[in-house]
Amino acid sequence: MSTTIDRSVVRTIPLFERMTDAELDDVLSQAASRRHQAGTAVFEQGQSADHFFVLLHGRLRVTQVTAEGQQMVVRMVNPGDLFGIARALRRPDYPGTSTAVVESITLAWPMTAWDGMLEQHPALAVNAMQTVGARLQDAHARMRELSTEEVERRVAHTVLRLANQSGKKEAAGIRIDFPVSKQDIAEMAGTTLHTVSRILSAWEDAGLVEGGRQKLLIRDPHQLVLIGDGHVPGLL
Amino acid sequence: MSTTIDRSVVRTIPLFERMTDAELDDVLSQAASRRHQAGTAVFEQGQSADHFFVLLHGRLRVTQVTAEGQQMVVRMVNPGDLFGIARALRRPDYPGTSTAVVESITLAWPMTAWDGMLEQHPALAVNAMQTVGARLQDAHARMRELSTEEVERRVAHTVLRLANQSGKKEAAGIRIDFPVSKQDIAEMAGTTLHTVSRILSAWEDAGLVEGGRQKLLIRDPHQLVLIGDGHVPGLL
DNA sequence: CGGATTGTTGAGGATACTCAAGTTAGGTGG
DNA sequence: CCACCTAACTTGAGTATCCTCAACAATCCG
Repeated sequence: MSTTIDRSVVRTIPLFERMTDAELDDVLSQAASRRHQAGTAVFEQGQSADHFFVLLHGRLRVTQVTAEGQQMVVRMVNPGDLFGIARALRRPDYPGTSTAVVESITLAWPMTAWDGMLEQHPALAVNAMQTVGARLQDAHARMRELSTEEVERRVAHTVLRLANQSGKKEAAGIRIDFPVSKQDIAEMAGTTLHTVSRILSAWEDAGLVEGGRQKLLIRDPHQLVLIGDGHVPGLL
Repeated sequence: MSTTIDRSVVRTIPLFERMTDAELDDVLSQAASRRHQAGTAVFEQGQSADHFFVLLHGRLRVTQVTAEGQQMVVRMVNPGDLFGIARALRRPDYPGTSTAVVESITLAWPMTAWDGMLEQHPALAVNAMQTVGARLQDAHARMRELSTEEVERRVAHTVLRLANQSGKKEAAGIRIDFPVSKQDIAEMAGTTLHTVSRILSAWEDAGLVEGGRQKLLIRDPHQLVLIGDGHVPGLL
C-alpha cells in the first residue's frame, strides 16, 4: 500500500509550495502513499475519520446519501486538493464518501497528526482555512442556484463549474477527461438524469457541447454562460 | 459609535473563553463596539471587507442577491457568532449583506488585524476554522434538502434549523423571539412566501406551530422532525 | 457475443409557481 | 385615541416546469 514519496511532485501542490525542504520532509515523513482503483472508495460516509488526505493523481467524486438513499455529488476532488479533513470540521466521522472515478494516488496522514501539523506549519493552517472557505463559497453558489434557478440554468452552471475546476483546455473546447455520467451531473445540479439527458441532447444539437457515454466536451462555454445567467432563452 | 467593552460579557463567548485575561485585553484593545438599529446594514454585499465582527447582542440576517435581484437568506447571526470574515475566505469584499433584524451590538476589528490575531492566538484560528466548517456542513445540509426534498419537508427543516440555532425554549414550545417574515422563511427554504404561508397555515390548523405577523412559535418540534424526515404524510 | 450499465425519448401528471384579489396587523400622524 | 397607510400575510385559480413511469437503444466489458 505504502510507497516512497516523490518530493518534486509534492512541491507543485499549492498547499506545500511555501514550505522549506526541512518542513516538507517532516510533513511527508508522517504520510503514506496509497493507490486506489477506479470505483473503489478512499473512505466512506460515517466511517471514523482516522486519516486526512491530499490527492496526488487521479480524480475522486465525493457524495453524500440521505437517510432515504437519495444521493448527492458534493464535489469532485482534483489533484492537489486536500480532502477528508473531518477534524477541521470538528467531526469524528467522514460526512461523505469519496470514490475514485479513475485510478488515483493519495497521500494519507493519520488524523492524530492534524493538530500538530497545523501548529508547526502555520501556512498549512491558513491554507486549510482557505480550502474550507472556498468550499463554503462554492456551496453558497450552489444553494443560490438551487433556490432561484430553473433546471436548464442549473445544469449550465454545473457543467461550467466542472469545466472550470476539472476541465482541460483543448482546441475543440474544454474536455472533462474522466468519466462523468448524466446521473453524476444530475446529482450535482439537483435534478434527474432524464432531464439532464434531454438538456444535453438539445445543447448537442445546437453545437454547444459534445456528449457520449460518461464523456463531456464543452464546445462553447460562452454560450453556456449566457444560458446560465438567463440572458438567452434556453433550448428546452 | 465606539464604547467601552465589558470583559465579562465577552468572556461568555466560546470564541474567547479559553483566552487569558492578558490575551483578551490585547484582542479587545483593537476592537470597537458598534450599535446598529433594526433594519440597518452592518455591511453590504460587494463592499470592501475592511472589518470583521462578533455579534454581542441582537440578531442579524445575512442575505445574498443574485444578478437578477433574487434574494436568498444565507443564515441568521446569533449573539457570540463571528461574521464578516471575508479575509478567511480570501475575499476582498463581503459576499453578502448583514442586516440587523432587531437593535444589535457588534464588536468590530479592522481586517488588517486578522492575520496578526490568528498568529498570536492560535485558539482563535482553530475556532475560526471550526466556525467556517460548521457553516460548510450547514450549507451541505441545505443543498441536500434543496436537491432532494419537496417543499413542505424543506420548510420543516428550515423551521427546525431556526429553532435549533436561534430559538428560545418556553413552556408552550420553542419561540423565535425576533421578527421573521414568511418571505424570510421562503428565502431560506428556496420557495415562495405564498407556499410558506399555505404550509404554515396548515401546520397551525394541526397545532404544530403558532404563526403571526413576523412571529413564530414551534409547538410540536417532534412532529416537524417527522415531516422533515418524510416519515409522515405531510399536511398539504 | 451476451449481460449490464448508461443513456434516450415519449407521455402523463403532480407539485409548486405565477397571477390576482383581498384581509389583517401595526405603526404613524393628526 | 382613532383613522389611515403600508407592509405582511392569506387564499384561490390556472398553469408551467419538471418529475415519474415506461420502454427502448447504445455502449462497454469480460
